[in-house]
Amino acid sequence: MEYQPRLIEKKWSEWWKKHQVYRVSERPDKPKFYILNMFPYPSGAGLHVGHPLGYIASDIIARYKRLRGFNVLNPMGFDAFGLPAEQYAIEMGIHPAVSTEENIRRYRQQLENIGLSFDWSREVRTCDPKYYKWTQWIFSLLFRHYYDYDADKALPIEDLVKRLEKEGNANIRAACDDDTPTITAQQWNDFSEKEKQLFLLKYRLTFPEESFVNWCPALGTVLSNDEVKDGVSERGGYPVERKRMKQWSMRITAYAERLLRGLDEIQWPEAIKDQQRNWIGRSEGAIVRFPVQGHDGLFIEIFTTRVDTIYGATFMVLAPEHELVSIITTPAQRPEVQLYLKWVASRSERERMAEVKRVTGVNTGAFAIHPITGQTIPIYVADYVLVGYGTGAIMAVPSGDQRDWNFAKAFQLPIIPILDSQKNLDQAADPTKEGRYINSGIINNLTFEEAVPVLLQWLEQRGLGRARIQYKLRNAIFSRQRYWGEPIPIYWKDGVPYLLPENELPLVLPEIDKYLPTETGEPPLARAQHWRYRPTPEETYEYEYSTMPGWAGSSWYWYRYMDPHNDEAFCSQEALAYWRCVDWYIGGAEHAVGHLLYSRFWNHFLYDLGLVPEREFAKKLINQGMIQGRSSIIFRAKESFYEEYLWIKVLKPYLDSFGPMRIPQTLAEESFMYDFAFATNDLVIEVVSWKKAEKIEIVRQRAEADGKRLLVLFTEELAADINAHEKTANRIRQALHSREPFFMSEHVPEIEQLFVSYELTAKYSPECFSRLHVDISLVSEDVLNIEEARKRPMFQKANFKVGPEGRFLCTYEIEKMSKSKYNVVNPDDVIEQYGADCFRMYEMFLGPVETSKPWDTKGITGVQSFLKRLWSLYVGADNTWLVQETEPTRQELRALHLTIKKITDDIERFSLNTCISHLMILVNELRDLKCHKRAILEPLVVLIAPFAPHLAEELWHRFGHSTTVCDAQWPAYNEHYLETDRIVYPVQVNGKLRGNIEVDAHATIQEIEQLALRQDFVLRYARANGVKKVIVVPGRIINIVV
RNA sequence: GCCCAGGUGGUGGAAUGGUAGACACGCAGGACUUAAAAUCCUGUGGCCGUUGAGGCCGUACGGGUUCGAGUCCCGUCCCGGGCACCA
Repeated sequence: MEYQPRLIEKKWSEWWKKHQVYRVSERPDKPKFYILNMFPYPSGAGLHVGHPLGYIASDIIARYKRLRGFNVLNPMGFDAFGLPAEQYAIEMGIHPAVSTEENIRRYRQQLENIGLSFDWSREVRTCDPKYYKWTQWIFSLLFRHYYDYDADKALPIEDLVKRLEKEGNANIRAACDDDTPTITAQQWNDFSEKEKQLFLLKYRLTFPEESFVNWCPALGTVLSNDEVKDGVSERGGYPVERKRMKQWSMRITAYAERLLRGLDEIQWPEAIKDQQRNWIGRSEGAIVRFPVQGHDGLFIEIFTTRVDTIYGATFMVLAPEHELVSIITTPAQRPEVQLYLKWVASRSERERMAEVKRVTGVNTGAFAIHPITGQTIPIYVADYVLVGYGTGAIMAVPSGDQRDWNFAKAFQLPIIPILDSQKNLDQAADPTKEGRYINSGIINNLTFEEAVPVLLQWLEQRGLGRARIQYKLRNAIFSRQRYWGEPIPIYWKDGVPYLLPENELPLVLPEIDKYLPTETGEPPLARAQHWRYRPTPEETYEYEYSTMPGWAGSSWYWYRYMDPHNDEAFCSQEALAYWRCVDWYIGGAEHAVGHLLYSRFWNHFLYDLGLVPEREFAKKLINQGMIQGRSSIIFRAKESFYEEYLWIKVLKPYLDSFGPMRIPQTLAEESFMYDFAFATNDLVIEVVSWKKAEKIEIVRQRAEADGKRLLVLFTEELAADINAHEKTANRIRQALHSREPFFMSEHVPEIEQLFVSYELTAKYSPECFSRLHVDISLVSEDVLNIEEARKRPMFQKANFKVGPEGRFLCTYEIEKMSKSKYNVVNPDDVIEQYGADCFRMYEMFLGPVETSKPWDTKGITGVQSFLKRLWSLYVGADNTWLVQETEPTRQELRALHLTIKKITDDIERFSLNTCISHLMILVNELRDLKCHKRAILEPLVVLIAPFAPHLAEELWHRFGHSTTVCDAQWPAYNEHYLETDRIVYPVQVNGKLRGNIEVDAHATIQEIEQLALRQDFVLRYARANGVKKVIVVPGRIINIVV
């Protein structure tokens, strides 16, 4: 019987479901293995072939680990809050919960179709109140804690209150707002309740603060930095502006150092770790204070990573937003400074980014006093200094910093070399740290390493500076002015935010009439009628109206899978003690600094509270690459195409030989008045759409006035006759000979658009065409099926200009799979044709999981015939069972065990594409050997089970087993079968392969050497110069140097 | 500009410093067949030569280390990803 994947796959996926084969529970007798895919967002477009890449890979690992005796947790769920569902709700009026539910249903169905071993009884959804109750609960914990640097962990806010009552905050080293004043115990105790609460907000790990945010008016919401791309919202593409708003914030900066250090203890790709390190952006440097001349006690505080260059500081620069600008600017400079500030404010972030090279700035007229030399240096304002970084002010060292150098050149400021190794300072800045200092007072002749401590000590003693570690990392804004997210469990009383008591959780998302901000600009939740907090019948408070961002629910979800239905806790301590953390985490690299950093932050926090057992939640991370789409592109003629067409295809070739007439040599020559004019004939030609009647009339009147005869050619008729140039040529000839003054067709075809086959486009300027995506189902081998295409609305009135072979060619582009690019391939279709096992194996066979590659079914037949061949080892014609009980030969055992070894090694190092090659090699060999022996074929079923589970299950049961192949045992590798009596050595001469010799496996190095030297092919080379050296690498290779 | 990952046949890709191109697609030739599909067999990096004869070149480019380099080091070019006036 032939291999029939659809029958087998249907049968076993139902059997698995019925017998709950993938159900998992805590099993203290077995070692655990927790493998997790990154939380998918269930988009309305459904799953395409790119999505399952990581799921298939992790499924193979999960099944393999189970066969190796591990108790494997392999769950799946949905990150179900988010903007697309909300956008859909706004447009269609459908509740996001409804569309989300529908999307999830479709996703699950598609996932089940692939044969993935998810334990669906553990599915979680972030939008389920039973789930987000615990997201809100973790938020509450963050609100109730602060970060103490001495303890180096989060502590309850009550601890802080006790210390404030006793000693004020002078000796408290804790993460807090920059503007936190130093207070005494007395002051604290004198605070009113409101003042106390507002003061504590400066310490809480989540807190509301005024901050600059990316406000998106079209969405009525605020977006985080990574949701903004090129100044527009990533989803939807709406404009975004900087706006100051009150937002909930997460004090992730408190954890900067630990997030950085933690990277050393996890096996994540270096690229991801580097990105996180850059994002955290730790820099060691110094804070230095520069007094302002004429302003007693006023300092400009700067941060520098190169305090050693301080003698080269020849001016200072403040960011335009810096608060000292207005204070220190001299009256004479004030108008100019104000003008500059106004200009800077008018420029968007985008413009500022686009003009990196341009140097702008203005002198404040004020001077700073250099803290070491005492010299005065001018103070400028310039927008290359950013208010959000460091202190918003710099000491400018033009000899060492290129931007300072550019500024100094533009404003003719001095450039002082400070190291004897600095070169070409008239060309560019030289940021070297090499050499010894010059022009540098107390550090002259010292090296970089020697100079820094000397300067820091000098500055510190005089109170002018100190060492400082600075992070680029900013606190994370946590509110969204949206509906479809977790409500923040906060109510407002007298302008102070209070936490909702734990027994009020979950605070359930209320129903609202429409999913838009209110008329007064408040978030959508403000629309909810009667949605107020009423702790007692007398009290009524407003809830917080913003909701949590997308990353809230995904920052702890891996714990919920451990114990998904627990109503008493986010996860039981027993489940936590057993599963502990994720062993292998698989997902896209695009989450490197969003999800993966925020998740680590929440995990560190939960760890501080003793709620979870591990500091880092994912021990090993693997990034799967994207499977890109291969879009088909077609070319649509624009207006200007018709002029070029007329010139290239009609006028030039058909009229060249035409007597005394001369047509313009280039298009530019004559075309400023008419599209075409003839040098020795009074005819002019105008190309125009018949719809532009008014334009025809204007041209006609002009031709009359000029005494020219006019031929009007409609783009529509050109489009219709595009495959027959001579027709147009004849019309022009007739017009040239005629004495009629005006030519125009009376019947014009109704053709809207002309599409041009790809190979023809090279002759015309690129501006002649628009590039359009065409549905890849209409295209095969880059040839468009014109008949099918005409059935689509976009092509109903189209004409196609085909190539010389009568075919219409498209070009292609490799890009992200997306509905809008018409390049989506649905796994269901591939599975329908080839089966799920084939689809799974082919996705893996394509290449390393980590690499991105375009989807192409070209090679899938190779995997298909491999599966057929494998099947035919077991099952013959008429469904006969071919397996025999004969003793296997040494050769067969050797082939099997070699494969066991290779596959085991390769799965462990996550090289799944090569595993499939090894299986192919084994099956090819067994087929050549006509091997149908149980001792070989039964272990082979287990080897293939992680990759093709349906097929393996079918064969496993045909072997007479009644339990699932998932609980079989991974075959043990026996080295004994790989031992051989004879070894073939490749023999090189001077590193070049010249031949092979076969030697006894137990031969000594000397024996091997002697044998090699006797070979003809060696002697041929050795004779001339004699042998200098022989290298024998046992079991590997021989190299003879002559 | 900075950081990271890459560059191997017509294609996807393989190769702990040890026979470059495994495995597969495609292509060419052949077998089976009335035919097609399916299946099977043979060949397939380039150039020169041969018809059981081998040689030269070859992993983006130029150098280096090594008995031996796709792999390690230095420099250049190109493609991709990330960050981007970060003091």
